Amino acid sequence: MANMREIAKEAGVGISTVSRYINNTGYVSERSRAKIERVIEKSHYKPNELARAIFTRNSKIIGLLVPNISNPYFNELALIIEEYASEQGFSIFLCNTNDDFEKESNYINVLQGHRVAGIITVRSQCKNEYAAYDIPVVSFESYISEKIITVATDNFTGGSLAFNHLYECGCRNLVHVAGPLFADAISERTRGFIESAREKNITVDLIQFETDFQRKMLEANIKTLEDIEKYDGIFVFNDIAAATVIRYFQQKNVRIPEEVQVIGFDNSYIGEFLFPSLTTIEQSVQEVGRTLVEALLKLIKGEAVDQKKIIIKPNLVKRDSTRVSK
Amino acid sequence: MANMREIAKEAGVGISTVSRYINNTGYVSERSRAKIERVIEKSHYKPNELARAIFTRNSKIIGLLVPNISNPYFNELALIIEEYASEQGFSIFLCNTNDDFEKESNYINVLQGHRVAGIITVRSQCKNEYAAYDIPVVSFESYISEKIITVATDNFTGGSLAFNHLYECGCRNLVHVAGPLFADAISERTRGFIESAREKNITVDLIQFETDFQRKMLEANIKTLEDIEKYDGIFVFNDIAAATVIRYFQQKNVRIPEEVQVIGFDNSYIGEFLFPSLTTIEQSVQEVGRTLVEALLKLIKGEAVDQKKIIIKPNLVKRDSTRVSK
DNA sequence: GTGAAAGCGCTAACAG
DNA sequence: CTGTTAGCGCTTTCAC
Repeated sequence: MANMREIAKEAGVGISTVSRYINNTGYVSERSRAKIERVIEKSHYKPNELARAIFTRNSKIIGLLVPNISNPYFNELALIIEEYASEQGFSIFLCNTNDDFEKESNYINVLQGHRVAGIITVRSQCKNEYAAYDIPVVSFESYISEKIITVATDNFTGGSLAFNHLYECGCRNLVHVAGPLFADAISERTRGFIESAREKNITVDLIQFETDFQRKMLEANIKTLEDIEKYDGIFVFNDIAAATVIRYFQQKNVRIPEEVQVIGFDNSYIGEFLFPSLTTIEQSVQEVGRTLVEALLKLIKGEAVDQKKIIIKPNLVKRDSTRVSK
Repeated sequence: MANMREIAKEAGVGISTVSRYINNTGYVSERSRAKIERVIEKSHYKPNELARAIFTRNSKIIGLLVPNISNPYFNELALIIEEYASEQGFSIFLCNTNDDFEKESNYINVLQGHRVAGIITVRSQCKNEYAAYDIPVVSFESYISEKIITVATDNFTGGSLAFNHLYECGCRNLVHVAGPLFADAISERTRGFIESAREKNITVDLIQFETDFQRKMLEANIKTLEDIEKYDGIFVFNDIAAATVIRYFQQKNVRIPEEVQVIGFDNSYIGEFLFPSLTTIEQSVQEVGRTLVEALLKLIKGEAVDQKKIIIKPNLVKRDSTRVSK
């Protein structure tokens, strides 16, 4: 692929004229314009963004770190982020961290090396790894440091909503399927659920899932569900895990919501496809995605972001896996 | 962030010594080594990959174009591609084309501008747009040109398998939910299904879906399903669309597989979460992902790839949305 | 072993 | 309006 100097020579103009033409910065006569246009056209020339970025000191790329792009909530989030970002001329550099500290911190280095304009990180496990650099970072779910903006659902309230709903639906014998312990956001859901239960003098049994990766869940965690049908209400830490739980019940011919009621968390699209469709606590993926991108873009543009902690309000989405008693 | 020259000065060595140290190319004395190491350590220096790439003439980045990352098959594919690629030191630049020609061709330019090492494109609608550049490209599903490697399932056979299975399950009154017409791969499924039916003197009714994006499907295409319960067997062009169809049946209280049997295509993870779980034609996402990356990596390394067309064998995955009659 | 210097492709003054 | 020139941060000869 040709470079700018070649284009200039071929068009019989100076290199900076070509630059001005391309960037629309400064005057270029009609004659030069026409000549340049022709040469670029036939040579399929595209300015090298790498060389460009070396100047502007960063590329128009946003690094997106998610645990696992095949989690429905995360991929819908990625879709939305990509949509907003591309409207603003930014592209997405996708990183699956696999919930693995090493992989995440390695990717931080890679992104740093590529001088990305900013990073959106989801359910991060790294702290100093981000602090060490001066790239704008916005974090969803995990709190990283004072300087880094956190966007998070009010997970405590979310857990509380989940409890209240199950309670209203008549459940008194509850179990909570809790998620990976390293994730603050997920632990908060657990706390909110349990504390609300305590207020009503109800104790909650716990089952621990170590991961929310489809394949691994199906293989490993299913055995922890053994006696789960002795409960009448279950709160699962997210929708995809809830899907696994529901699937398990189907296999065991346990009827939902007649015998057990189930509530998830996220309101990802998978909930609508389950049978019965999943009652869940929504953290609006639209809102989260937009908030994340907007905050990051501000940071990138050097504008101040007043709040260091942006809270998303959770709310109940009632479907068929629970039923109001009476 | 510091640059190499500053590191060199700080360490009291020449810039090229630092370069040699970092790239492990050529000798560096123990003394210099130690000094450089210290300076890099405390300054969090990361070499600028952009500047580097300007030399090597491309970055270690692979562009991935998919219609929609929230389609379960595509996001699982993306996960696998990212996994393989990152093992080889490549990262992923994610592009959602939205099945939109403009957006795809625009992204091709962006990727080109960033001098990505290669492109994996899924269900592409562009042709010349790729041919114009000399970046390695591997295409999944769509045939682009003679020069560009195509990886595709034998979709015709897949459609045929789908028919044969429904036939064996006793279905005689068939309808096919066909997908977007611009996608060759999807049309082939239709052809395979219909031709096999014709051999048995069975005619197949057709319903057309214009998209396979969850949200759009639910809103728009559902009305085309109106009279669908008059059939006893349905072949849907992919799993996520089949999920929509199944959901529709649930709402109408039509029993699967007792009243209608359903078969999908892809074997994406969503199939296992549906109720009843979805019988489908698998195009192994593992195999597809690996094949795609391997072929692209060969191209990137300048190795020859013997086959321009790599065929993936489809096969039946029997679950609960169909039943063998008898 | 090591540093100076040229150059990758581009941008941004700055004279003319 | 336009071309020359000096970098951006890095790699890579090539003398010392």
